[in-house]
Amino acid sequence: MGNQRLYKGTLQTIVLTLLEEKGKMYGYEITQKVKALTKGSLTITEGALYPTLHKLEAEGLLEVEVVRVDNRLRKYYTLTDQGSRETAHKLSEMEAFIETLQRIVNLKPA
Amino acid sequence: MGNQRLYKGTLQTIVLTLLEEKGKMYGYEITQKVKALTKGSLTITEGALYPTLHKLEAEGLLEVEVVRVDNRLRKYYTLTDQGSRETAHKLSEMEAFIETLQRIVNLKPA
DNA sequence: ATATATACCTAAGATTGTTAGGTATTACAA
DNA sequence: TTGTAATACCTAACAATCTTAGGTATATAT
Repeated sequence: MGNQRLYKGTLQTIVLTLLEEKGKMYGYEITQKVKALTKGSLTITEGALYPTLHKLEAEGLLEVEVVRVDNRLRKYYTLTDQGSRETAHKLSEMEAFIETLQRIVNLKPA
Repeated sequence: MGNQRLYKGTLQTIVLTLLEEKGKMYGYEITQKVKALTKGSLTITEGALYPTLHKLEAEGLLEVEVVRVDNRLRKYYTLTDQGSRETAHKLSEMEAFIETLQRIVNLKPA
């Protein structure tokens, strides 16, 4: 909770990174994973997640496989090759951005 | 350059923190300061900055003093007491958020 | 039975930032 | 002296992103 506002812009990177680590995940699993990883401090809403997954798929970064488990559908997403490259790219961008932010708020010298 | 998208949501915190450090600043100065601090990697657009300054002022976090320098106007902004408290709050939120992000992307255990 | 968890989805609205203008003064170079 | 860049403010249309608030359906526990 607190400042969910800061989270704007980071969702794609979060999703891609989790997929890179886990290999494949489905949407609901991602929401639960993030909740667990952050001890509840960050909640990914489904209204944000599902459109993001669809967009990443449309861009060719993700592939989908639909599986029926307990008579319910799961859509497992995996990274394409392009998705892996883009993940590495977005991750390094995020790391650079975090450093930038820290430099600004701590006023570290250039 | 790179991912300006990540920067969404952080502008208020950046502005407030710079003001806390510097005491008072005017808009144009803030854009230049951020450019310098980040060696050009983060550019605050005026279309984002000025509305943000006006909003923070409307919320009672900033005070304005108009000064004429070289026959040009400068609007110096300073933190109100409420602004100082809010700055501390937003800063700690940002630190927590950065930790959260790092935990997710590095998959650090909870 | 009923509520909660699982699992997907979308649409309206809000927030926030970009793009692309506008005004005006000062400083510097051609 | 004329034009361009820098300084210094501003706004409006658009775009991207997320929240809120629904919807559908099955499984599980009370």
